Amino acid sequence: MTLRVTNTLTGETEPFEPRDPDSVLLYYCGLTTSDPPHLGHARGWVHVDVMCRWLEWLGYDVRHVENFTDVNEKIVARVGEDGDSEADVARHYVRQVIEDMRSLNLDRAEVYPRVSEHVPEIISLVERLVESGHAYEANGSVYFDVTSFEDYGKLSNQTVEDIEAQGEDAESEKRHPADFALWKAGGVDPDDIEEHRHPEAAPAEAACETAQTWDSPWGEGRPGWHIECSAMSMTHLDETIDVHVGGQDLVFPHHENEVAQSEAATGQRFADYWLHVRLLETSGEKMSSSLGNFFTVADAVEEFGADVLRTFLLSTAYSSRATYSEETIGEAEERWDRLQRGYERAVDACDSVDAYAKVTDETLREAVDDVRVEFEAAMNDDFNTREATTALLDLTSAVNTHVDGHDDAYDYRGLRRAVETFEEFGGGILGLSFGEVSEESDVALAGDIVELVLDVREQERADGNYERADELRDELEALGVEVQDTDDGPTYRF
RNA sequence: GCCAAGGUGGCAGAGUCCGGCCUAACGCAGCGGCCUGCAGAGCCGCCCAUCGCCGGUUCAAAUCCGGCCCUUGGCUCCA
Repeated sequence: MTLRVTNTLTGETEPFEPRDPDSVLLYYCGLTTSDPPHLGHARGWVHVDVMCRWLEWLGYDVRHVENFTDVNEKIVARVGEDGDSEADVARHYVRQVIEDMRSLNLDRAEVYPRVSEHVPEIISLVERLVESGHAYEANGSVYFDVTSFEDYGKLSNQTVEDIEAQGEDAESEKRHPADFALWKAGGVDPDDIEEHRHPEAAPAEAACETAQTWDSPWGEGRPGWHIECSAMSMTHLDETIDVHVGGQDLVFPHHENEVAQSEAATGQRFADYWLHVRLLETSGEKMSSSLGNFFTVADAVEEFGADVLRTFLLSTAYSSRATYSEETIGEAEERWDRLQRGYERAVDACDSVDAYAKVTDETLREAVDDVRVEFEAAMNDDFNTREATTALLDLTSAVNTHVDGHDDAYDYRGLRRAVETFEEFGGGILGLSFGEVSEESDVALAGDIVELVLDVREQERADGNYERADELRDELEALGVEVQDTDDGPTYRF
């Protein structure tokens, strides 16, 4: 069974075959560090994280690069709020992004390159384009000449004529309306940041004075938006890479322009597979900073925790859109709880002495094997994380049925295999925290105290003081401890 | 207008590439039963879908073809 992915370039789901059969070069278009990251960004991160984990599981050595756009008008617009200069504001948000990523249990990318640190590479790429006749200078700015690149439009399936019909900037120094800036002369114009400014930000004039500029063969200026990704992808990976991932809102113009400028410069394919993460929506429209309908990653982690969030973000495949609502996040919460209970139940059953009874439950063993096959098939089918999660939910059912039906005499090997599957797939691939129960001493102490309270409660129950027993249970619940009475006495979880 | 992706039960969402095991998965919500002092969890069972509309191809279509309606995203701020 081999991995198949949906490639925007061809519009088809095709077998995944990296250039080097042992490794994968993957670039993810990261964000512009001008706002706190929201759940929509987190959806992209988590899916890319799972893609990388799965590629590694398949045996590939994955080189994952994810950029930060730290030079941008929108960042300048924040000067005075989150920093005293463009560079300062960018640093502030880079730190925030890294922190948010960590809180979501993401594996780190190999490199997080920043635009501000790659200006020499950007300049030399622009020079290459000018020299080869694909770009031209005008008043200190440099533009890419779309008519010089025959395949322009192949990613977004448009033609230069289509695009020309849409554009209408009259004052332009560009030769063609679809031409785009590789290098922009001068600093930042206060008019350009006006629409992004918050009332409490510094005055536009003052903010623009802090904008970074660099010397170039065309005079002082700033890099254009699209060229950075080409330069950084080539610098940290190669001129041709295997996978380029990004949000679907980037297909045009950003990715289209990346393809054009990169391929025009090198004469080679820029990326073989273009994967686009569909957007997170809330009440019928996409979640975005500019629409202001977002939930920040930090707030969401605080409120729901990383596991619920990951379960939610993975509850539809990356290639399908997702809906955020109280209901959908609530469902994710229930799913994660169910998975976790199933896992804990399997672990507890394995730990019980009766697990050594010689019991073999073929139904359980077959179910576990089926789950493994289903999970693998789901992931290989264009990283279908929803189906993969469903397989794990089936595993939970199998464990519950077995434990319920074999009171005390368990199939140790079957359960062990189930536990391993939860850890390997749920933990290792989906990044959920199975088996990572904290051993910290304060947690252990809290556990001891809970048991003490439960002992008291058992006494009250034995004496028939149910009212008091229920009070204790309610109070524990208020503290975040869930109590369950079972045949073998009470159990609890935090 | 142009490009792209979608329209499946109360919600959410697989399945559509490669037509038949789809009398449509998993989960949430709801109902009944077992268990329980009660609750929760779990288990068993039930409820809710002629798969946007109309035609066509076929022995057979949610799945293929054509037309139409609607929604969402992009069309130089955007994951």
